[in-house]
Amino acid sequence: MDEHLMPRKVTRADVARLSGVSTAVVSYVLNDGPKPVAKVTRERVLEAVRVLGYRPNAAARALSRGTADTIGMIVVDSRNPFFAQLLHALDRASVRNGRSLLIVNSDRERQSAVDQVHDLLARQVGGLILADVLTDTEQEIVASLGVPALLINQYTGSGGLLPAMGVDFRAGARQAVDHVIGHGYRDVAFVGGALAIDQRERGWADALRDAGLPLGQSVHAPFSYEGGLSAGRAIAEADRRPRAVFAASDQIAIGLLAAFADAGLRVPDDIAVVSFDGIAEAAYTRPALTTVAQPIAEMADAAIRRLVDGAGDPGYTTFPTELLIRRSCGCDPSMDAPPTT
Amino acid sequence: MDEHLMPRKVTRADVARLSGVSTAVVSYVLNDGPKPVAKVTRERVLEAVRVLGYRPNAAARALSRGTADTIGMIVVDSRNPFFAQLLHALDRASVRNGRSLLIVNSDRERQSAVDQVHDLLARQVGGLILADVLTDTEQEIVASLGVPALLINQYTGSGGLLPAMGVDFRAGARQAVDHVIGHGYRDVAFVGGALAIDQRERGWADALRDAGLPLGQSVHAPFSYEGGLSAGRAIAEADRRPRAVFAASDQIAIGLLAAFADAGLRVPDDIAVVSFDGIAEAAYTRPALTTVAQPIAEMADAAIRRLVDGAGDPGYTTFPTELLIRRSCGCDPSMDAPPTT
DNA sequence: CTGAAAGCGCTTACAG
DNA sequence: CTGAAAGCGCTTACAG
Repeated sequence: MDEHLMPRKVTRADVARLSGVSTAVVSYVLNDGPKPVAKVTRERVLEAVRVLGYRPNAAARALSRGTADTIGMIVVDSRNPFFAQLLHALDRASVRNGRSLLIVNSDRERQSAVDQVHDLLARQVGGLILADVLTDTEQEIVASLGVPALLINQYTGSGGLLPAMGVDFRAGARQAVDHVIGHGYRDVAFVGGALAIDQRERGWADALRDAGLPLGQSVHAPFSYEGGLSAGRAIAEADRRPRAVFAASDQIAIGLLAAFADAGLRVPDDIAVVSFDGIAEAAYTRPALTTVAQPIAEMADAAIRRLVDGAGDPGYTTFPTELLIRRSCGCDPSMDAPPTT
Repeated sequence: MDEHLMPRKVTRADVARLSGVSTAVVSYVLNDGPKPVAKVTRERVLEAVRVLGYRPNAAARALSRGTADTIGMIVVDSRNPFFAQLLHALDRASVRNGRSLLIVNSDRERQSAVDQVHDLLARQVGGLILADVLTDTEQEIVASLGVPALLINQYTGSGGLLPAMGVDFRAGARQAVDHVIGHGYRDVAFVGGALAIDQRERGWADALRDAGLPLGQSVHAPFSYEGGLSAGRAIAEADRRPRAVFAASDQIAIGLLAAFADAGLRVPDDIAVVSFDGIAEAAYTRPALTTVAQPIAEMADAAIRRLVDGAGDPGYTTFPTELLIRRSCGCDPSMDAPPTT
């Protein structure tokens, strides 16, 4: 068992020796540049790499290049199922681009986002994905760092200082609320974050207004199961109960469902629910959640590619959402027909 | 906005210059060794570090030391909520120990576990956490790599070639099944993985046997929502329906709940459910899941500490589970009394 | 207690 | 198309 107490790492020098070339040529082959290499030489090098099982030392490469094949990701809480699913997609996209993801939870210790970014930079990350709200000052600092950075799932409008990508929260929310209005429900509440700029709340209001309906109740709650549960309790106990509620996240909706069940309310018969995100869990609640799905894989792909290409200019890149119709809205997905208005 | 197009990185040389010492001394101060440094000098250096906002280049450090402050983690699928929660805990524990986590999903592309380990090694990780099943050969290879490695949440018995840590799956399962037997249910089914060695299935059988009850139905299903859903459908449609089922994971249990709801079965009245893991989601199903919780934070802490200390010898380190009593088993948690036998 | 210097394993201008 | 050599920013024996 102690055969290889220290399996002598094979370095580029070993490869060079075995293939009878200089170490530079090995680099040229492995990096496909910056100099061309004769085909025969190339083959010989590749063969040596294979024989020796050589893998370039990433630290050396990073030191030399000034940047590692690593992308730093800051996320508020990776346990959140939406983020967990996004992270997974980003991981997939990363490998495809020869990168790896260094994930940091910003909820973890007493450390500012900017500080965490600096930590990541010290690790030579070649790009930054931020799934967390940053103040304008913070964005400015990050933008001045000289590392491609990208906000994801954070609506920035046109005023963002960093490139950003994500769905059109407003249109997506509208999609959900329009659907519910299509069921004939006229009293639709909103449950979601308190951020002044939350586009989902706007989309909800848009839909109601355009349908000539009064604005429903708006309950602000943290983006968590517990947030949904508390909000749901408040709604269930209120004098005037909405006929439907649009939740800004599936996680919140799952909490709502629990609260409504506890209160003896039947979904969708007593109160309908539609939500946002399209996480896997939403398909396994009963009733299953009708939800506006975000194209997680596409966004992840685009994010990594963009970072690899150098990020570019500020501005919000939009991805389309898709309404996943299940039962919590009052539809019977086993029927072919859409709900009658 | 283009003030710092490239904010000239400050290096150790800058710190040395500003504090009027050699670069070696800066290292001694920052690493607290290997040489002692006079208090005044030390203060001066620290002050310079502060003033310059200096952060050591991790790549250079890793190259020089031969190991990075990074721990590699291989997990089958980080979307799985149990793993997502474990990963989050590991991240917390990592920062506390000055490390960061490099997470790799083993489901992601066509690449063997050993290959992924080598990739991680090329990145100079200083330790490896494996949350995936490895064959004996694979374990042997990993063990011979000269990097501290640790299996987590994978029962290895005494034959493991790598150090491992996790709960006592068998005793935990027994805990759950004993509880359900205490409710008077005599026909208890099992739903879980098909691995020959799954200790939870053993624990289930132990409990039944020791209570003098016949072995119930055993349904093998993937560890996923979908796996639970299919298993649940099979159980609901069977001629003889068990009175209770023990699910090897909360994720499976959530699938079961959906299937039972679809079949018009009431939980726990028609069929009781208990499960394993104690993920957050289990508290928000209705009925809420009675489940055997794993001490995720403690395990994560122990894992990181162990890796930082050098891993050590094979053997399975056990952590205690805790039965979280909610309603899916038939208990009414609002009552103080435990269920009568 | 402090410093000059070699070395970690790459990349890449520079020269041929 | 190929190679000798400097340099990336650290750590750490070695010498004082």
